[in-house]
Amino acid sequence: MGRQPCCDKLGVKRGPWTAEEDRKLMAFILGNGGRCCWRAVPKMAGLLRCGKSCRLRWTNYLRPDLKRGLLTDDEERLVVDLHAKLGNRWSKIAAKLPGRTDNEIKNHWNTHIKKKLIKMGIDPVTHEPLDGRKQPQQESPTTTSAHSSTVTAESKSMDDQQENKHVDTDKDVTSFGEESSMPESSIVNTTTSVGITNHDQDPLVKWLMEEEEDMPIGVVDESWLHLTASDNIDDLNIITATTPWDIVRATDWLLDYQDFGVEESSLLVDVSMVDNSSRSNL
DNA sequence: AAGGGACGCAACCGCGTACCC
DNA sequence: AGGGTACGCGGTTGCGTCCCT
Repeated sequence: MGRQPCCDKLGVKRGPWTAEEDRKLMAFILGNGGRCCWRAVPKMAGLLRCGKSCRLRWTNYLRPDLKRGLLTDDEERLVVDLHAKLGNRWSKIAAKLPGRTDNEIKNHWNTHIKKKLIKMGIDPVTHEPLDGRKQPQQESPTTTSAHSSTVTAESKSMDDQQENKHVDTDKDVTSFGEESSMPESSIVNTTTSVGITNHDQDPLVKWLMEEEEDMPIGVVDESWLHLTASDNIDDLNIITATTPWDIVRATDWLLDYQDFGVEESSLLVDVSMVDNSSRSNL
C-alpha cells in the first residue's frame, strides 16, 4: 500500500551536517550520475539522515552549480521584480536566478531586501508605498510591479490550481541536477488570467516567457553531473546569469540606498516600477 | 574583556499534491 | 477508487557570529 516511508524518525540524525556527512552525500550523488530516489540515498550513502534532509542539504548547499556569496545588485533587483509579480513563490523566483536556491533567496529577502524596502517606505508584501498613498503610475495595469503583485495575490489560488497540474512530475526518481521545472504557462497565466493584456510589453514578463520557451528553467549546467567525487567543485562556478537588464546600470539601486525617510521615499515611488520604466527605455 | 542584542544562514516543520499499490 | 506516502514548497526556528555598550 502506497510508498514506503523515507525514514522512521528513529535513529535518524538531525541538526547541522558534518564535513564527513557532506563528503558521503557528495560522493554518493556524484558517483551515481545524478539520478536516484531520495528515500534510498541515506542508506546507500551510509548516512543516518532521512532522505528529505539529504535532499535539502544537496539542493541548498552541496550542489556544485550553486553560487556563493551575497546576491549582486542585479540579482537583488531581479528578486524584487519577481517577488512583485510572483509573491512568496521562492522556488519560482530561484528558478530565474541560476545558481541560487529558494532558501537562499528567501533568507536574503527576509534579512536584507525586506528591510531596505521598508526603509524606503515600500511595503515588501504589496510593493506599494507604506503610507498608503497611491502613485499615479500605479493605476496603469501594465507597468507597475505593485499592481502585478496585488494581481498575483488575488489570482494565486487559481494560478496554483493550474500550476499544481504540472509540478511534482518527477517525484520518485528525481534528477539531482534539475530543479523543479516551471510549467510553461504558469507565469503567463498569472497575469493574463486577470486581464492584463499588455504584459508582453513588460521586459520582465517578456523575458520570463522567452526563457520558458527556449530552455527548461533550472537546467543551468549539468556538466557537473558527470563529475567524480574527486573533482574540485570550486572550479565549477561557470554560471553566467543573463537577464534583460544585465545591461542596465542606470542606478545603484538598493545597494547604495542609505537613509531616506518616508518623505524622500515617496519620491522614489516603487523601485521596481522605476526599474521597469528605465528598462523599457532601452 | 564580557555580556547581551542583532543579524544571517542552515535546517526543520507542516502542508498540499502527485504518485504508488 | 482510495488510502498511504514521497516530494517539493513556503514558513519558521535554532544557533553561531558579529557588533555595540
